[in-house]
Amino acid sequence: MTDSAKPTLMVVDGHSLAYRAFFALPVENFTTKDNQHTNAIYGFLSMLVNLIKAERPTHMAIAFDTSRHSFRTDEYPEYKATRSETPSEFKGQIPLLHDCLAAMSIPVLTKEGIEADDILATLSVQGSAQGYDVLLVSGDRDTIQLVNDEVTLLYPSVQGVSQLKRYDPVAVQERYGVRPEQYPDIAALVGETSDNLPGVPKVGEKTAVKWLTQFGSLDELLERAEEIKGVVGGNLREHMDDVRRNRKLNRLLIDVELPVGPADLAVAPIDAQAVRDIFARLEFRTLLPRVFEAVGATDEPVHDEPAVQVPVPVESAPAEFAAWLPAQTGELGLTLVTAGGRVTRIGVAGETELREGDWSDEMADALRAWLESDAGKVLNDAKKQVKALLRERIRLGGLRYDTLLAGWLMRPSFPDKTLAHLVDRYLGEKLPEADPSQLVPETDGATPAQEAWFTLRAAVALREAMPESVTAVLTDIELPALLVLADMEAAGVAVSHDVLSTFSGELLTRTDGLAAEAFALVGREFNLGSPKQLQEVLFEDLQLPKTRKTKTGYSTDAAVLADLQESHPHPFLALLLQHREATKLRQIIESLDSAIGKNGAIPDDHRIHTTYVQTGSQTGRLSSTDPNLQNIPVRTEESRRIRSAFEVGEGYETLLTADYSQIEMRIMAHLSGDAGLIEAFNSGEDLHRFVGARVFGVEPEEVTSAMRTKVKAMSYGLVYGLSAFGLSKQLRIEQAEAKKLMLEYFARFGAVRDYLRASVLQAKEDGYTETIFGRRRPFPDLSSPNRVLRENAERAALNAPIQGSAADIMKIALNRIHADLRKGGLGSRVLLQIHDELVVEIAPGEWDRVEQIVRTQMAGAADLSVPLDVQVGAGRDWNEAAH
DNA sequence: ATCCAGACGTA
DNA sequence: CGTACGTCTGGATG
Repeated sequence: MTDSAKPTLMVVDGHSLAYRAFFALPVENFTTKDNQHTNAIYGFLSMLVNLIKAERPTHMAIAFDTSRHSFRTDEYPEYKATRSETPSEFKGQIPLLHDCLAAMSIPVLTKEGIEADDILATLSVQGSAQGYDVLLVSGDRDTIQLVNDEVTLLYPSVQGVSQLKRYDPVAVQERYGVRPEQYPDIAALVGETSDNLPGVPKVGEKTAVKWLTQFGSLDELLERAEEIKGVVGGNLREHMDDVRRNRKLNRLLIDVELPVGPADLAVAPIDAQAVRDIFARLEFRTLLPRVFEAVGATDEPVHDEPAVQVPVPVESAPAEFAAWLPAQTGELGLTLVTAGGRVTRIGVAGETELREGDWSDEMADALRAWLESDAGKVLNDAKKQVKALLRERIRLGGLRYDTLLAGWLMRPSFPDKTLAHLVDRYLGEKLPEADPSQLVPETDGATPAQEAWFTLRAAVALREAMPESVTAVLTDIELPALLVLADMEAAGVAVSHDVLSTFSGELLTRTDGLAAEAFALVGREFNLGSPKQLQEVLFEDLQLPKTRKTKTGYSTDAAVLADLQESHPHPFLALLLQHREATKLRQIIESLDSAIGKNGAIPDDHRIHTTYVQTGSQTGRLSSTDPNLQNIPVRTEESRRIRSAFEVGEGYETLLTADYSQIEMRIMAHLSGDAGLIEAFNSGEDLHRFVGARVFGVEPEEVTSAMRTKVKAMSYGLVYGLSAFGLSKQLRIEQAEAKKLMLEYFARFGAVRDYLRASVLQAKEDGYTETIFGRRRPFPDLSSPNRVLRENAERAALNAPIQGSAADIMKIALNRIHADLRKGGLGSRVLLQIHDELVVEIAPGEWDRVEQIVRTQMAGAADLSVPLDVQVGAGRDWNEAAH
């Protein structure tokens, strides 16, 4: 940091520094889950943050080359011609780096035909003329010529990108033995291999410096070249043209026409939300706080406007509170503070008047009528509060809006997680929050009624911003589903501890035995659960061939082990696979067992109460956590024993399971209008048999199980944007055969391909996909210049309307079933939703009526051009009911 | 304590 | 080089 009052202009050669970072940081450690490399971006930003912190520039810009072509290549086509092709892994990172810099409000400067260093040169001359201290950051030695009393160069040292050497005129003199402006003369004599500029043979830095000192200037030297004796003298005389050319090319332009000057480059506040978004996408976690720290912002929603005047709530006793409510017109914001699943405080907000008070039995009695009434209410993250009210035997009525759900529907890929974020984004205001790091907080957090007030106002802004079709999804699908999910979570599902622990005991005996056998085979004990130790055993002790590479070594996953077993059979492999399987089951059992009676269970209910995260997916599906009941094993006979622990609860008669068969394929038939596929579903024939017959040109009864497997994989793969490569991998067939299979398939079901293509194109045009019911998902990456990003987005965009429509249909069915059960005064209740399956607990004597309701509402949830087929089963436990 | 990678369960 | 999720473990980090 300088003591002077002079402003500091920092100009960075983005390309050269990002390129150094690209080679300096191991790509294995910098790859996102969708395979986007980020090492250059990370390294560059990391260094930039350090620079900003250390140098505190008042003005800043990053210059980039536009392409390899420049005025220098026009003059000398061989310029930089020996450089190897820029790796595409690097090029792909540049647009993303630009996005990061834009979010950080740092100007990026480029100019066609001009190299970044020329921009540095021009700005450095302008800057020093206009009274700035200039800091240049570049990995290109040509920039040394720009150094003077006002201009300092930071140059990456050999040790690494994070180490920058500071060159002022003295440092240049020390390092190179000449004044900065003479450096290009040396470079011209010595040549620059990396730029493909040959110099004088046998002349290095030492000789060049000696000559220049002796003759005073390059011109003088060339003039009097005859005076130099020996071989080098001859060389110099032979290569005078090369030297002149080099000197011409390494002279940086100081008069590039730029749209901005130093004064326009004043450091601006960063767009905190944009930075959070792009860093989330790049999976930069540790970098985020460093950025905020460096620019002096906090990692909290920021805004420029002064804090709004928040009305002061009136602390109200039950009777007074109850009397106030009916006098209010229009919707009210509502916030229930909960702790341990119980209501502790309530706040209600109109536009200007706010009321709140502690929860008590008296308060519950006083407010019950209003809470249960159809009077309009707006909440943020209502489900938890609805559940807490259920425990007070209050059923919330009049739920008109949930800002958290609305925020998710607006941006399903980056849902705002808290009211504070929503208030920041949609109101541009800051929700008062107590600083938890301070013993005596400077600022008080918002009270419940104040949160309700912000919620109410955020809802207004969200309604304004939300497209009509999305609003329909919110009011017709999501808000009713929220209430159903609250009931399902509160109900929980009965799980037998005895069944689980018996099974777990058996598995423990087995895993111990398998481990002992495995250790005997290997000759030592180790941790079978450690991929790292396992690699030592497989590839060193047992000398098995190396498998697919991962970030940290070689893969030991099940598919790889199965391949190994085929090519290099070894008894250890089978033991390992069995051990893995049994261990996995034990883990699942253990986590289920420990979840019994938790999360809002009433004492000794022996039930598991999962939490459905309504905003948990980008497509519209639910997710289930704590524990996840949507991934309970089903594929193997043995694993289904876990399902048999899910039992019908006391006071109920049986479990009913109902699932949609091939709902995604049916949606694809509907959306594509493919006549063959529609016929398949209307024919009543087994889908894969029907498709197999068409694809292979045989009668349905002649479709072999191998054929059926192939078309089945193909059909399902279609929904995910499968490639011939992926299909060949899954079916373990040649790529050529997979390609042929795809061609045959599309020859028969061409409208499917047409639809998939058109749907991605449409998404590219709109910037988002849409389900049958109007749920949207934005896909900005469909037009990304980065191939990895773009192709990933294309597959996701292909899948989103299909998976999303299926999710919509299930939610609609769920809502209607729930409504019918209540309307019919039935005691039966829906317990679980597993994407295309429902589990219902049937009260005594209600089977027939409930089965009728479930079948009707599931089949009738959408009017497609193919029927929605529903399979129903019954049993004392989940496994039995699934048959 | 917290984060990440690898592995694996579901639709 | 097939979409959408959550959870567990070991191992490295602070």
